[in-house]
Amino acid sequence: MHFIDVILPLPLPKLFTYSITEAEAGFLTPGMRVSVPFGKAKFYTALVFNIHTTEPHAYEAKDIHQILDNEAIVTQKQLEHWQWISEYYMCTLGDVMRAALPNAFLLESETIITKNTETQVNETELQDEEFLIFEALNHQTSLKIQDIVSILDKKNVLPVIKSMLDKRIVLVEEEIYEKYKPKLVRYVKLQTKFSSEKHLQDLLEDLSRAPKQREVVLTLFTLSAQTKKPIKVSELTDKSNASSAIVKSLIDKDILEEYYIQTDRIQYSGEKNNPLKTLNEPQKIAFQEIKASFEKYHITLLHGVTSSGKTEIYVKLIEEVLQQGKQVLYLLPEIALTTQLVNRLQDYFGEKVAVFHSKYSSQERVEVWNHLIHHSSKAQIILGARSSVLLPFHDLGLVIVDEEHESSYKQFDPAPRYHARDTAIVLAHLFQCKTLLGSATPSIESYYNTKLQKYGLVELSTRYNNVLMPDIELVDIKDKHKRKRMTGHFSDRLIEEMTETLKEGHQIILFQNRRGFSPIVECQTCGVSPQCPNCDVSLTYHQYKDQLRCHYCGYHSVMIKACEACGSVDLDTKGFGTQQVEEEVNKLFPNYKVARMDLDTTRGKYGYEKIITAFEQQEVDILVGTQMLTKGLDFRHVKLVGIMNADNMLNFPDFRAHERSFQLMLQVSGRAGRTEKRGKVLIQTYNPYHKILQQVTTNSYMEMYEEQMDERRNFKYPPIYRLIKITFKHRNYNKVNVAADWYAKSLRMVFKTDILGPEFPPVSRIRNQFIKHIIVKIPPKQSVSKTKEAIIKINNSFFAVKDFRAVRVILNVDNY
DNA sequence: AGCACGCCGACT
DNA sequence: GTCGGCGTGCTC
Repeated sequence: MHFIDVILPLPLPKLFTYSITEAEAGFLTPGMRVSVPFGKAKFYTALVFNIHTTEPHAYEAKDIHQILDNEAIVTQKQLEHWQWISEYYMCTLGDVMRAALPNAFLLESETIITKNTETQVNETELQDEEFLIFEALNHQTSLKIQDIVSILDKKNVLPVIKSMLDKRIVLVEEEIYEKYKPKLVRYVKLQTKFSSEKHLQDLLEDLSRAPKQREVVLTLFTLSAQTKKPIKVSELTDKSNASSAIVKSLIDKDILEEYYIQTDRIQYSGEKNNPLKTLNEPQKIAFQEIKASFEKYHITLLHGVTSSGKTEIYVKLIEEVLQQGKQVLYLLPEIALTTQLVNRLQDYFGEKVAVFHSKYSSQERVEVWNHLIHHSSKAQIILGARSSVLLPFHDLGLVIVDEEHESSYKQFDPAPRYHARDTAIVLAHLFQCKTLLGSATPSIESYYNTKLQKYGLVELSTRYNNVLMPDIELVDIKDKHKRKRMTGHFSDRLIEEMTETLKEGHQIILFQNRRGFSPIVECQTCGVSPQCPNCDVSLTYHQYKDQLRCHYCGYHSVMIKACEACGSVDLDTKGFGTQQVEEEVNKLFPNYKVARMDLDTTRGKYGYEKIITAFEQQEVDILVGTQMLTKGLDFRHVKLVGIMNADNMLNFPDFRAHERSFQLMLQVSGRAGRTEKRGKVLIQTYNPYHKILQQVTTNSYMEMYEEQMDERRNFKYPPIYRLIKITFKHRNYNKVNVAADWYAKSLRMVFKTDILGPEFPPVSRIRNQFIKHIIVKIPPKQSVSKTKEAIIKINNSFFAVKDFRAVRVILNVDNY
């Protein structure tokens, strides 16, 4: 008797046991995929977790359906890593599996309906719907569930199918299909019979009356003589100016022969590796300090000011690790993964660099995954965003987490709600290798860890080429308003500086924080503004489509002509986003080119790149944008950075608002004057005496850190205390309230203090679901794992209550 | 998660 | 009377 425990890609807490034959037991290893029947009729892709001979006693294990792999596609190390993630972030192994595996690895089964040819069907006895399906099957050999839904034009078609199955009119089967398809490229060559000069001559003779075809054969001949490589059909049609129809007719005539070669979807086309740049003095010192720090600590934080050349140091470290034949994981936040940086690394390391991020298709991800599983030389350096910590490394030698402070490293929805930085540190630990965290504005928790001597610390405080830090000036717009020195949202100072910068032929970046400052419509007569029907928010106005949109659920409608409450046509748009800034700039500087970079303008795979390139090429003078602007962009000609309004980020209701604002403003400022003369930064604010703004102008990280730490200590926040956020969601307002209260009461019985809430968030209803939060604060002396155990216990008894079972509960560990 | 079963209101 | 709404329970 042999059994396997498998992980199913579902949010179910347990592993499931299936029975296998002795031969299968000899073949299977943990990490291989099998397809298994689960529930009524569906097949799922499951991952073998372990193999054993203990028969389950409470039920009879089903047989597996089939084995899907010849070798493990998930390594033992990954399985260990996944277990840590599922325990630490309080989610199921299935959740982790779904996040880790490229979609194409998860085969799906689909119900296929075919005609039962063994039954003589009396058409007159069929009901209308049955007849429709029967008719359709006379034209098509098989139908999918979705096809029948559209034929019958109703949602629930299963009863009809079931009755037809009972009457033996149709057959039903589950078809499993592989989602990953290797990319095949079509090549052509001359049939071997024409390989000799003589035969070729004859052929050209024969084709003299088909000049187009003759031309193609000639081109093919010259091309293969030149390159000695296989010739792609696309290449041939390009070079000979022929259509693919002509090639096809040559193939039909047995003159050409077509064949296919499997290729990678992502290909690096560059030729040779450039030598590494030599480090300047400060970089050399930092490099040595990092190496020394690695002797003492597993993790080291590199605190280097913007454009101090951290990347060059990383490159040096990567090179050393590659020489030991080990792999490197280089993590970056999604938005910082620009072509600029990818190209730079590929210049040094060529095709050893593999890139991995969310804009890759599932198929492309499978290719990267396979390179790693097969220890291909193409995947020695993985340059990737958050999810690349879940890839199948086999011999990791170094992990680099750049822009370590970035909040986008934390996944919020769906589970697993992991933080890529912390998950990467655990990954490095599994491989017994070092982790380097890098940032110009380290997160408070990482800096705190250096103070606790958990991490080493290396400081790099000179900018590359000794460029000066930009000069940061605060502009009091309250005062400017009073003195009527404002034009729209622009102060006279900002306009002054902009005019001068443009005159000198330099570029400008204007930064407008997205959060909370989207334009809403308000009736001037009664003050009512249109609300989303599904969420508890005002709709925002999008000018380019003249639409009202909800940012939470995607609801949209055309812009209203009159107030829906009082009928007044006196409507006003309030708040201002990047769009308004762009318009105002257009009015102020009509002779200069303005571009905008935000979620709206960067949709699509290359939307982002287009804008960046245009700006780099100086086709654009002024770039208006959000957060996206802050990361990793190395613009040579930017002299002025304007922050339109610093207050909205400072006033954000979150314990990290101040830390985030500091980081954001310094990062944006860092875009100014990177190689030219000293850059200038103007920050417009209603409150120039705000401590954070003062600290930004003087670039005093330490001061900010100390002060924030005091606050965190006083108000019991991370990194002193740890947080777990518990979210409740349900359509029914009362149910959420009662459920959350019950939960909070149970928590308070165990923990007495340090339970916050339940409270409604600022947006208390999204997609017709009411939301309530509880926050559990874990004091430094309290065990984090014990706390989680207690929460799981409470959670279990919560779901034992019938009334609560429909309430969605989301556990979010380290929700910051 | 996905699906079946079962119970209840609103339509041909 | 049926269709379809969703609460409940279960999946090796």
